Amino acid sequence: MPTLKEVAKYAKVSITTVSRVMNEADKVNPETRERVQRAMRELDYQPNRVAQRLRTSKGQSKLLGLIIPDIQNQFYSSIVRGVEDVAYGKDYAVILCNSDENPNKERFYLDVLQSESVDGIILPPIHQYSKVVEGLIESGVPVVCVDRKLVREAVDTVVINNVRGGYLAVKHMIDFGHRRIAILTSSSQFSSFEERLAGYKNALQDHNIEPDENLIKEGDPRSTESAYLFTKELLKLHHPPTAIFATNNLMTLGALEAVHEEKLNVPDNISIVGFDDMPWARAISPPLTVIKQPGYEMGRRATELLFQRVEDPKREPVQIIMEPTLIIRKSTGEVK
Amino acid sequence: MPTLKEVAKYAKVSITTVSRVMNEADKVNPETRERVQRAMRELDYQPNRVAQRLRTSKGQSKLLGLIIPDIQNQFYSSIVRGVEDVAYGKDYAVILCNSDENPNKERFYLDVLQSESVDGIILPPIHQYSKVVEGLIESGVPVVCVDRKLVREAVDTVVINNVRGGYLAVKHMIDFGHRRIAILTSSSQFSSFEERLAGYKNALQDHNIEPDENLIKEGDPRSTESAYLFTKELLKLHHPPTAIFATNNLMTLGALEAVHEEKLNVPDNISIVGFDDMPWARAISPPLTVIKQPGYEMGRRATELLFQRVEDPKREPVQIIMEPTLIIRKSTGEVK
DNA sequence: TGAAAAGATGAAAACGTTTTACTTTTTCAA
DNA sequence: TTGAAAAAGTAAAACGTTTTCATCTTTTCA
Repeated sequence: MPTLKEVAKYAKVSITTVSRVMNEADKVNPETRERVQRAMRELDYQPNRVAQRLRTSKGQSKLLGLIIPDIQNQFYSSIVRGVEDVAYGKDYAVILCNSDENPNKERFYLDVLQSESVDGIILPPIHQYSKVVEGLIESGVPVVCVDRKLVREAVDTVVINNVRGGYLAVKHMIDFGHRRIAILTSSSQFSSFEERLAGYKNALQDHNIEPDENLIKEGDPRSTESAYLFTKELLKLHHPPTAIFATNNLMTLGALEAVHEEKLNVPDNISIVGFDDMPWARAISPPLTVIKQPGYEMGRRATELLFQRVEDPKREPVQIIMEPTLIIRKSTGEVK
Repeated sequence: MPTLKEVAKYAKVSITTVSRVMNEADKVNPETRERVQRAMRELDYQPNRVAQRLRTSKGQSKLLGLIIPDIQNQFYSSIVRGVEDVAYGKDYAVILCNSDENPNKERFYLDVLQSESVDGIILPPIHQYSKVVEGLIESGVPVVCVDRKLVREAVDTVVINNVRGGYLAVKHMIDFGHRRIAILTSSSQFSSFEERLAGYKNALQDHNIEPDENLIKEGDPRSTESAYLFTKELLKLHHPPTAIFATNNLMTLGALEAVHEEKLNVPDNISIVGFDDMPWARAISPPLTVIKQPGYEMGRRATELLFQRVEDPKREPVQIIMEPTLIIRKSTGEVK
């Protein structure tokens, strides 16, 4: 790969001039500029981003970091795609990291990203309190939280209104006459699930339904497995639920599998509302009623926020709260 | 962030010595080493990977590039996860790029990756002939092709036996008595789809079934849309097919949606075999019969190949061909 | 006419490492 | 006691940029 030096030699100017031509900064004589540009073309010069990054202090690295729990969760791949797309629009590349909700991995990647001097980092923080992330913010690295919040309010954040998402789902089932509504959710570690559960409880309360602890299942949101097992349990109950609310797309899959295995008809025997409108949701039979959260859009917004902060580090942090929507298909119906 | 210089000062040695302690290379006096290590701990020193990369020539950057068509295609997210996992095991981070099958984007990202001096690049090449990729290989950048081949044989490659995958799927349906079997595939641009189609034809031929051009639909494999439309068409045919083979997971979804919309019963009215064993395949009703390709494993193998090449650039290129498997569930049955 | 301003360019320092080439100190055989 | 070899350490160059500062021309205009 040719370097600045070689281009300079070829164009018979100093490397300073070549650099100037590239960065448009100071004026350089049109003739010289033309000559240099031809040299760059003819040598097929590509600036070395590593050297650029080493030299320039902040906000020029054209690289950003994205840490997500697991790319195999389609909700996160939507976010990733959103991030990628706006990054590409600004000639940025993104380093993608999977944390598996493991604080050590998160820590490791955070170190790596900082050491790569990325211009900024986007992540759903694993813990609502996080010394590491807070430290990062304090040390001036632009950070945007997406999907999950930090307790500290002074961070750019893009989340959805999870309470409302939970409420919408449950209200919809109540309107169909359901009273025994189960929820598959996660342990309270993650703000998003906690909030969805709160929405569930609010909806019940508003309709004078006493929550039944037996219908609240807190499992592992990272796989279909625990939802599958819980659903099996639920269906074996003396008074089984007539409706199930699964609070993410993996858990929805687990619930679906268990329900089908028990040869239950959806929605005649049991109604189901899922979270996340994945491509398969409309393709299956019956098409699935879901709470849709705009993952792709969240990724885009988060990245825009990040770029804004890179440009103006002093800007007041903002919190963007997006609205989930209920998409009614055929997996929910009148209670029999 | 503290630098080598500061550590050196703190430990009262030269920066060379600190560097030596880190890289284990030359011997340094145990006492000094201990002192330096304590200094690094106390200052919480993290080496600057950008500076490291600029200085060291090849194979030390701890960064690799991965270009895929689209992260929202779950098959590719499996690959990505496989790559990530083995990369993480070696303290590598990965830059992820989505090409959208667009040669210009591919080109752009290839330039970026080279300019970031990544240690190597993994990708399913968009074109079987690709000057850009070939140029890269020639210039000594380790490259591994995954999922799709290059015509040039001298590249490390990890693919599955697509011909066999196609054959397996179609043979399975023929065994159930189907004669009119449709295939949803892609234009012949991509080696993988071309091969799956070849497998389809082979199977028909082996069983003395004349291929019917009306049943061969070549569309866009990047979305569910075109498969949906084609399936609608197929079902309206005077002699509609009794079975459909969809050659990737997105197309499977499109087919499924169309079939359900026409209120056809699977497998009583129509049998379906999908490609890719996605998490939803077993959760839907009826559970889907599929050809499974080990995406995660392919990602792993590709990355291992890449690391081997980084360590030994002279190693002869190898081609790993993995075997697809037929997973029989309930979406296929006797022709009525 | 000539001093100041503007315009065009270049030399060299800096970013944080690794590596080369060199110097100092220690060891130990003769 | 000497001195050659081994061990331990350092100074400085290099990687490819950007940026600061300096220099040299040319233009402007009182």
